[in-house]
Amino acid sequence: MEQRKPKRYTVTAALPYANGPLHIGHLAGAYLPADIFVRYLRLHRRDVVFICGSDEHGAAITLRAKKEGTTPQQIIQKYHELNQQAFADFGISFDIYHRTSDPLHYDTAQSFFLQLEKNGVFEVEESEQYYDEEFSQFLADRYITGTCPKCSSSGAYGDQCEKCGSSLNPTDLIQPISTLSGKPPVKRKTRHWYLPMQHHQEWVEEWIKTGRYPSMKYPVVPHDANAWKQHVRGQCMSWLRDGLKSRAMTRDLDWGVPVPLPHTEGKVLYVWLDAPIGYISATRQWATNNNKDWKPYWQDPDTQLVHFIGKDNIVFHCIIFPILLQAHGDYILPDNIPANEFLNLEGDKISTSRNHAVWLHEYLLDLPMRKDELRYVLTSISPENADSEFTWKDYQTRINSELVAILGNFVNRVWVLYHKYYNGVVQYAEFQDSGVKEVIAQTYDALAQNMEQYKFRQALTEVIDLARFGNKYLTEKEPWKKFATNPEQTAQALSDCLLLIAHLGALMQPFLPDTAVRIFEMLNFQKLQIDWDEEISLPQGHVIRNPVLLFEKMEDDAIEKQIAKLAQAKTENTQSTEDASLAISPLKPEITFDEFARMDLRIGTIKEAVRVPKADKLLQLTIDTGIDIRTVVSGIAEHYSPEEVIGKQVVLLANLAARKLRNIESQGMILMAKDPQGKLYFVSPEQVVRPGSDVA
RNA sequence: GGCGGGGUAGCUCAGAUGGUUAGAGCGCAGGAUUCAUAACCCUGAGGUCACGGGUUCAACUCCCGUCUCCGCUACCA
Repeated sequence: MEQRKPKRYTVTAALPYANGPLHIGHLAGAYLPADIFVRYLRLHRRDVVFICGSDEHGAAITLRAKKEGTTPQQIIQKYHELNQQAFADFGISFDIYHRTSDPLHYDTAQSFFLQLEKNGVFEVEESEQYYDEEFSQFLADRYITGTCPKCSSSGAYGDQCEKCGSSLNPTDLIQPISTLSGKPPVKRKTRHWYLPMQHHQEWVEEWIKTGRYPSMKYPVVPHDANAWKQHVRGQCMSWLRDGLKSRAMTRDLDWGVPVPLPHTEGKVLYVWLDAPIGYISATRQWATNNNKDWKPYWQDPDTQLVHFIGKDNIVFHCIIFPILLQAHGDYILPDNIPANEFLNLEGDKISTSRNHAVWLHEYLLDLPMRKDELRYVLTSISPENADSEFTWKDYQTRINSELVAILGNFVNRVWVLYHKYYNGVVQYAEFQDSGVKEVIAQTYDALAQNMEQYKFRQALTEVIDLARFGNKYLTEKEPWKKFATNPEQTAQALSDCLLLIAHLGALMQPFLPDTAVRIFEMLNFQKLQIDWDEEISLPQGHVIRNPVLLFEKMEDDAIEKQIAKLAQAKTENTQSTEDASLAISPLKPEITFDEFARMDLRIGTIKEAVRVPKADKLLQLTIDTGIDIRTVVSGIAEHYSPEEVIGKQVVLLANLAARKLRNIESQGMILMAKDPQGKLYFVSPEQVVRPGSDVA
């Protein structure tokens, strides 16, 4: 297969948001594959820079600071340090772990913005946004809560309802409340810089489909469009088909990179112009630290830029960021974005808010000295093309039957025999069996092929298969029998096994870095890293060290402990979320009796009910109000079937202005009770009453 | 409802541009072995490749329809 051989690589891993700790889903999704890829490139002595850092801006952080009675600085400091340490302990080998609160980043982001402004990329628009008069500031989406217009649950945020998951605009909210003052905000005019992405639709589409972009300043080697993962391309095409739209690139907020223009007080660059530029800032900082020039890593067409991200970031990295890079004019575009899908945990999706997760920093505390094991398991089940699942039982099985029984056991067998028969003194320096040498050569090739295609789990399988081959070879050669009858052949076979293990060590370096080092130490090597073009040989007479077990079995009790820990977190959570939901629903502003009296509430009887076509949540009801028979469209289809609502009596808001829903005129609305889980129940009279009865 | 991605042995998953008996690991059954962390090695059983049509000399692989899981999106007062 033909491979592009770029002069250098820039590899980024998604910037973790600094308002929470990392869990195994993050690792499996982006950081571990990125680390494996980078370690592999380094073993080939390729010029590579591996970039990451904390994303430290945004309303969620200020909101959290407010809730906890602290400052944004303290929040980001806490998680920046926690995550940086956890990454380091886990062996993610970033060349730099930077942060977006750094002054250098402000400079980078602001310059980038100014260049775009100069290029006429933006459209400035005025719009009405919510404003808190008491705190005299515009409110970020997250600062506004209210009733979700989609599922009617209270406590929805201006950008998203966490109950039903739908994304919202602040102006969609019913009864909006500012979380700063607790009062309803007012609408006020504000100006923002928009990126009209529709102007870029054509070339983006062409670029993603074919790898070429016609009007770019630099002739860049086109990426192989087929090398992009199917789900990545699919999601991009889905977006493009809908048509790209204009997006605001600035926000009214006091926590972020200020917009570097006059008369823009209180405005910051929005996340799109902040976080991904953090990759560039980090590269600059790294270059300064190492006396290098950062520009080729982002601007030379002979650089291969690769973004490792989770699937939630696809559109961002495949469409929006490339548009920004292209619009700036000096930058190259990514060659590939090998996004992973999601990792589930014990049959359920990982959830930070529900605390259903295995946290990296806790894992490293609970199971110290087990980091290569976690790297191994997460790579084996890496969600490369589809969601996959982590279970502790599976974790145990993979460690015991693959790492311990296949890999560790093979090394231990060879070591024990070599000491028993030769006191650890190397008998042959070179391979005696060309067949063994050939198998190893094939493994190097297979590994390289898979790595270049971002198929890390397959690559890892190749390593284990080589250990399998070793076990088989040993069993066939039977040194424990042949030592007496055929000492020469035995010495040859065992020496080959020793060399095989040295190569196994070299091959596993990207995946199991600590284990590789332990093998090199046992071999009594001077160097503890071996590049793949290095000759590996054990001089005759070289003495290897005593064996140590590479891996220890995972016992049941350790696994059960972890399972219990998850179960406990779950029960605690169910309670706390219930409490939270019950507590949250805030009291609405006071109204007068007259205002109440304006509502005409009465009892109606449902006569007919049918599903509204092409709508999942809507039922079309025909209701006898005592006065008339009318049609009401109601969003209860997910809770009740048409059959079971017929005949039910309901409370009807009868004088609500009629409104068309899905082309059906809805004349009023029915009242439903909603429990904390969002399930709906009818509000009905205790006994059947005459349709048309007042509710007072 | 629309769009995208999945549905392959008990379990976890591989299977470019259609082509002989559909693969791996784990698990299971049997055998062999004792150097090894009761590990290793060999053999075997197990699949209507979600379902129904169609194209083709030939389909897991292409087309149409259905069911189902995940994600985005629409309707929701």
